Amino acid sequence: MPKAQRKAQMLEVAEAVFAERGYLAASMDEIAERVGVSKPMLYEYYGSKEGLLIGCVHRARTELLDRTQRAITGAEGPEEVLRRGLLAFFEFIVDHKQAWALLRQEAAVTVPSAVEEVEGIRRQQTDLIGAVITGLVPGIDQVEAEAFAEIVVGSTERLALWCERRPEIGPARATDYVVDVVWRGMAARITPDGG
Amino acid sequence: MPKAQRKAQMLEVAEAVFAERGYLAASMDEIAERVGVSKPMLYEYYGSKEGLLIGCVHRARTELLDRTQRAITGAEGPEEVLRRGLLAFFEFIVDHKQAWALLRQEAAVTVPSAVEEVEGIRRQQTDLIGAVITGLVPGIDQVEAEAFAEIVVGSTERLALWCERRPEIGPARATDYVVDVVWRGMAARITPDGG
DNA sequence: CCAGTAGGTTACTTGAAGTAAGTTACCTCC
DNA sequence: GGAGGTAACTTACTTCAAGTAACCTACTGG
Repeated sequence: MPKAQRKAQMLEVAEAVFAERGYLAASMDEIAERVGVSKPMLYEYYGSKEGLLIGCVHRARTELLDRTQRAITGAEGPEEVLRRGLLAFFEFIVDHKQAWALLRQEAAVTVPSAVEEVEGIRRQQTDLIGAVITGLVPGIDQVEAEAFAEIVVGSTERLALWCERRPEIGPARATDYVVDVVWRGMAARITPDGG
Repeated sequence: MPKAQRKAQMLEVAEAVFAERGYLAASMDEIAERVGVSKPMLYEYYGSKEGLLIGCVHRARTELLDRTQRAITGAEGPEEVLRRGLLAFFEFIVDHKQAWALLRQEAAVTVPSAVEEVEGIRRQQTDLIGAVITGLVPGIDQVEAEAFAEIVVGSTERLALWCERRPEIGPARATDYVVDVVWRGMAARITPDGG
């Protein structure tokens, strides 16, 4: 099997095993076995257990950014941007329960590099949102824009988890909550007329 | 040394070592050595490495709840409750940088039980906030109250982290941001006059 | 047919979690 | 005041998983 394909397959399996067992309890032997390959191959391609984890996180991160950006292009008006971005995120979660469990629970896990990588996902989202806000309200204080972005990301992440406990709340409704509460609060601050 | 005192000392040291090295890289041997005791004593009192971690988390959780509840008693009006609670949280973080790093980065780490314990902290906070909201607006939809509580907790947690990257933002200002954005957004929904 | 290399394996070392069995010293009760 | 029980502690081990060294195999180009 060609290297690229094997690497992709390893990420797939690793994501599943990490999500199932947790990072610590997951063993490289099990991952290797389920891939149908021997352990040194994992080390050949990813260097370490941590490297494999980071590979998983990185893959999820890339896809999330991709989907979010595609979702918000073409939106009309700030509320629409926020709404579409949020929806893309909530849908990403539904489609990638495994990856998401991994990100939230496992990746914050090891030595600094993995923490950095996960935190990088959130940074990526806050940067995107911060840029959108700054674009919409050019005169806004930079620190304030950052704070808003953090609030959006924090609310959203938490609501995503809450949705798992309450299956009747889907992406659409979760999006509504964030838009209704956070957007109105923000709008009241950044526009004279309250949004 | 009496058992209770030794146990407390172990938590103290463990928290520091976990925060310094990360949960994985922290070794029971090092913790034992820094406590000035041999490894089996740790196992005698906490059962496992994970048990020790959970002990740390539990301790932090208890203290956080304690401080928050003390902070909000005697507050006048809903906004004051929110404001005081938030301030208590942000101050807790400043006072407990180590514990906080542990909670956010490390505890979400291991087998399910630790995840549960950490998630329990957030549940504790959302329950408290949910109860406050329901108390303030008796007719509110229960699901909506929950969603608001999640939004408050998510925003706050994220802003706390953001504060670490921006030392010039202290607890007071972070509190302002959450109150200004989230409270106004909520108020617009739960009261007819928008605040 | 030979050589080089991509993709792979077996069998090992190392290091940390967890444990069994024993030791010290204090405190109590006859 | 000595026997005995128990709380606090240690040494010396086992086990299990991460990581590695050294070797193998089959295909491809000359």
